[in-house]
Amino acid sequence: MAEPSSTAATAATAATAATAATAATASTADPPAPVTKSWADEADEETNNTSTAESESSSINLEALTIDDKEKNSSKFLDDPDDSNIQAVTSGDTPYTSAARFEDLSLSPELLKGLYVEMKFEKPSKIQAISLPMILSPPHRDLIAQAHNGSGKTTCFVLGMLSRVDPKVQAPQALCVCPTRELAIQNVEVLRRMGKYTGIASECLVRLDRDAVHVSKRAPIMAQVVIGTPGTIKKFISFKKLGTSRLKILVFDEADQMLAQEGFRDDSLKIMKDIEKDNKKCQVLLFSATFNDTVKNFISRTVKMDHNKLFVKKEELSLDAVKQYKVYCPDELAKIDVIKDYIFEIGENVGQTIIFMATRDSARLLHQALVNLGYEVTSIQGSLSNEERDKVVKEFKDGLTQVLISTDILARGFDQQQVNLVINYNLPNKHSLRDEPDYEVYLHRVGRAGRFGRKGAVFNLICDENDERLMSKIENHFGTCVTEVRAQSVEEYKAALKEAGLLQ
DNA sequence: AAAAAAG
Repeated sequence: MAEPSSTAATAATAATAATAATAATASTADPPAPVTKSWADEADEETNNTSTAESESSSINLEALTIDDKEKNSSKFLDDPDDSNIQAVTSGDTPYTSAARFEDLSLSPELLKGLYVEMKFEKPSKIQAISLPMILSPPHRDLIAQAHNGSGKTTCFVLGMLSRVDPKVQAPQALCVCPTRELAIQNVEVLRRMGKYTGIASECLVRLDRDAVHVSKRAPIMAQVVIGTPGTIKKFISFKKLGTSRLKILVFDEADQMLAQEGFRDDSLKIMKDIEKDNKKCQVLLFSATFNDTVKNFISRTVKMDHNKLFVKKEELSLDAVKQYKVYCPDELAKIDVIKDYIFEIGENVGQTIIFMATRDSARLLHQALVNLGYEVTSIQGSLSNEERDKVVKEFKDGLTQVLISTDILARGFDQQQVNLVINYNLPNKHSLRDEPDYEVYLHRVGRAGRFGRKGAVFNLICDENDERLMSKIENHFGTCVTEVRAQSVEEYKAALKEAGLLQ
């Protein structure tokens, strides 16, 4: 199946390039849109306590956002009962109209062409329809936005950056901070594709190679959009190679991790403060699939008082499209047997697989063990060199490798549509508490499968009481049932994958 | 006890 890879998802796969191209040039009435897939962008009840931070906030329903659906009765978008559950809290009295079409967003023709021709998008996904008007219309309020994995968050902020930047001004006007090198590179690639016809320049600021020119000897950045990781961005700002005075928009991808105490909080706050020094009105966008209550609380005090926000209920985040299984293994060593004897036996035909590991060493060792047994697998973890990391990711994205062993370096944001199977070799747990799961990491790992609303499956390998405790806590937290697979025959696994919709 | 970035 020939499909565009590494794109943020929208509901628009079905569009052919031909019809999309016509739509890009003619802003006349669109043909009736096909039925939109439901993206499980869902409701939230938890936001009632967070809205106390701003007394003038008004909570609005999606129905209230739909003003002209009589005219666009072809669009089931905002009326779809499964799909009308994002909780939007807007600040002040600025009215926002959900964008049923990209044409509703006053985008430049060049940007529309990028969306239709290069990205082959047809119309905004749920989160895009709601968040883009908030991002793009004055007074450009800060935004905290949560949306389901694979629902098109990247497009929201990439489009926001491309749209707000003035291509005639040769200075950084949009900055995006990401937790990993891989995610920064992926986001830049999306931005370059989407902005292909705009003439907007971009620069990716990630850890430099040892033999690279030192920052102090570099020319200042002229590119309008800069995407990178915290350390390198801080470095460029402190060496005055990244000017902050012209920045109009600052994005934190995986914002909960970027602003978590145990994450990148210090770096992120430093970057925010550096920008504030000479720039009072830079719009801040915070995007993630997950915001636990602690970080949500901190974040709402970090952004400007009059921010907008979009939240999803945690029970609704667990992916209906991805079927979750648990496999009881007698001991740690038996996990390798489960992988080679069962999962590899049937996994070849179901697309690509990512195996998540707890540590760099265990990733390296499992890789070695499987290679010694004659299996073709690759692995990635933070102790590899830049070149090795880039090579492993590229090979996987190009479909040259089928099985990738990874630490949580790829747990968030990594977008490869052909990944249908995720193996949790270990369940993720909080670093301080061995018997407390890291629900956010679990959700992000699971979200590597089932991109774009596709089918997917997760096998959680379980071998002791602690694993069982973690598993049941995860089930409770997301309100989902994780089905047991007995590690006794290939047939059991086949049945599981059939049930998940991955096998006929 | 760890992963991530980066020093």
